[in-house]
Amino acid sequence: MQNWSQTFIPTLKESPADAEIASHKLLLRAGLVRKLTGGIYTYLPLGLKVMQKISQICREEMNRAGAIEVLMPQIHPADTWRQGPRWAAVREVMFSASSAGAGQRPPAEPEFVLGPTHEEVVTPLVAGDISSYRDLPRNFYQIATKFRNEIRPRYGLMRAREFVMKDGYSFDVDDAGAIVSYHKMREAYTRFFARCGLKAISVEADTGVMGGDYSHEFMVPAEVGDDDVVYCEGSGYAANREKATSGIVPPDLVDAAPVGALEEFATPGVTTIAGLAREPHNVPATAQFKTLVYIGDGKPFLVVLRGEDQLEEAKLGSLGFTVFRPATPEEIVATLGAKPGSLGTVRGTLNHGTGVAGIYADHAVRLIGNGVTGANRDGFHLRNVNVARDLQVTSFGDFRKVREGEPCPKSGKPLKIGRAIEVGHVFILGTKYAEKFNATFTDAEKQVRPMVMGCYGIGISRTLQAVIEQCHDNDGVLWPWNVAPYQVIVTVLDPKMPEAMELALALATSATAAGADVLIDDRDERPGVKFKDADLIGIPLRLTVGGKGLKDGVFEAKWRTAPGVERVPVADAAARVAALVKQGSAA
RNA sequence: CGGGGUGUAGCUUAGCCUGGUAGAGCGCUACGUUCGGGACGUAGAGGCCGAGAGUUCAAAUCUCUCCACCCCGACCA
Repeated sequence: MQNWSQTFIPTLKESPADAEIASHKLLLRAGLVRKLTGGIYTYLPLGLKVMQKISQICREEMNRAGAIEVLMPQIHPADTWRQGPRWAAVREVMFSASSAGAGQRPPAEPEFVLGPTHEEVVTPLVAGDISSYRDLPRNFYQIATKFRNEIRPRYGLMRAREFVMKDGYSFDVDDAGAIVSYHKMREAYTRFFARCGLKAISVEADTGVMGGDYSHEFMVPAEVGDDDVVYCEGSGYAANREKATSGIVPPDLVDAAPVGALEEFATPGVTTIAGLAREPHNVPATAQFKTLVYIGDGKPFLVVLRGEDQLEEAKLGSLGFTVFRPATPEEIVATLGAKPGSLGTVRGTLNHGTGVAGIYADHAVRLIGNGVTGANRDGFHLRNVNVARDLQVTSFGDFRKVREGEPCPKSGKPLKIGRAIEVGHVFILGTKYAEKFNATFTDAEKQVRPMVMGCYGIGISRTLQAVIEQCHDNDGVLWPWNVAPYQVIVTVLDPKMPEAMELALALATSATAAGADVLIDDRDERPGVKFKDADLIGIPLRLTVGGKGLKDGVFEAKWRTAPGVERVPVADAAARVAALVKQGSAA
């Protein structure tokens, strides 16, 4: 139990101008955190307590699932990362450090980096100490601070440059084993979020820069989330928009037959899909092929979409480039010989540049059948372009952004899209890191094989804020019992009255004995201030001791989330408090 | 990195357009009256008005440069 006067809970009546969203305001107002600088926060006692509770629940679920806790360094030799498979892709989000002393010039290339995640550390570790199938599978995790130089930190802990994450890595002998490990983690995550009082859903996800092929994210639905989740209530389909597909292209679609010979026509001054759709050309966006130029690992490649569709850039990750970006106007001209607006991939019009790494068309362009595209000559387009006959395509794939209302790929019913906060991510990595770092083992047949890895993250500090975002009202936080910094607050209205403090202490002792963390508000403040603060910091159960009630031989019990107040005779205190705590922890 | 916005006391802010000795509320200190849902009165403390340069007799205010923070996009737990 803790006396309020002896700890540090600096509550605020007004929220600092920095804070935009409810959870961020409450983090500051309830005295959970203070900002040092953008995306970097101090956890005050109350915030730290919540983090510790969330961490402990996480630890229990990880241990239950058979994972093994370790603690890896936060500062890594940059060479370790250079040896890994993604240095080029992630180095810009990593903070770097140097050991150069005062007056010495740090080397041009970083000597050390602050860890954004730990594949590059855990894989060599395992490679050094595990070499037999008898020692597999193994799953290592840690709960530790991560550093990422986010381009734009925001919303307090939601996207921070320094944050606390649980990261775990599984090592298996084969794919089947990795899938077992993966499902164990998925189950553990589901239990973890449920115990934290969070309504989180798991959705199919893109694997990002990590690479890999089997991936789910845990999402907390919230208007302020950074991610779009595409879902279907009918079939249960749910996916991150970066990964989501829709059923607009029937699997049995037959390519349309040509309707006539290719024909070039002049389109002076028309440089956009919308422009071509207007007078005098009147080519609807649905009948236009859109050609985009990207640079992947230094080489240009092309993406073809329907005129009306948007590229989902994350889906280009499946093409295997380490880094890619849109081409500049100069690069486009160098590649295709024409400016944006007159680009196309019709055979015979691609003779300008060389070294195109590939032409990737979205499946949906097949729906066009016969349409219009640029002639790779400024101010000219081609009509009667037949997909099968005329378009040069390396391969078809899913590259378009799904739109709300399109048919669900499973049920065919209209898809919905909602915002969400990503709080966890599980995925199978395969052997990518194992091969790079020689994490191999000898199997029962004496064959040396690479381990199959999985990796699993939970944003602990982000989860803290997601709970607040999901559990609050106009007066403050509504902590779920399991993650509340204190489950019970004993509000003493007359702390100078010895009988009042005596009873408060007795109530606190009973609540503690029943398994609750108790905060005693013994401050010399007016009752209104204490009630407002108790609501603001969101303690689930409030026991109020005041001179008035004391005269009648009662104290009061009130749940943060319910309107009523229960008057409890002092004589029943111990038993009633124990029962209330039991009730709270069961909820 | 592109686009937008804001920097005035610990917090929320007025003043800026139209230059002329920096104001309020909350919080803080002291005293008094209060005391069951953020009390009231009186008296105080607290500001190189983000930094630098410029224009001017005079700059929080006008101009330029820089910095920081917030919001929108690409990245991510």
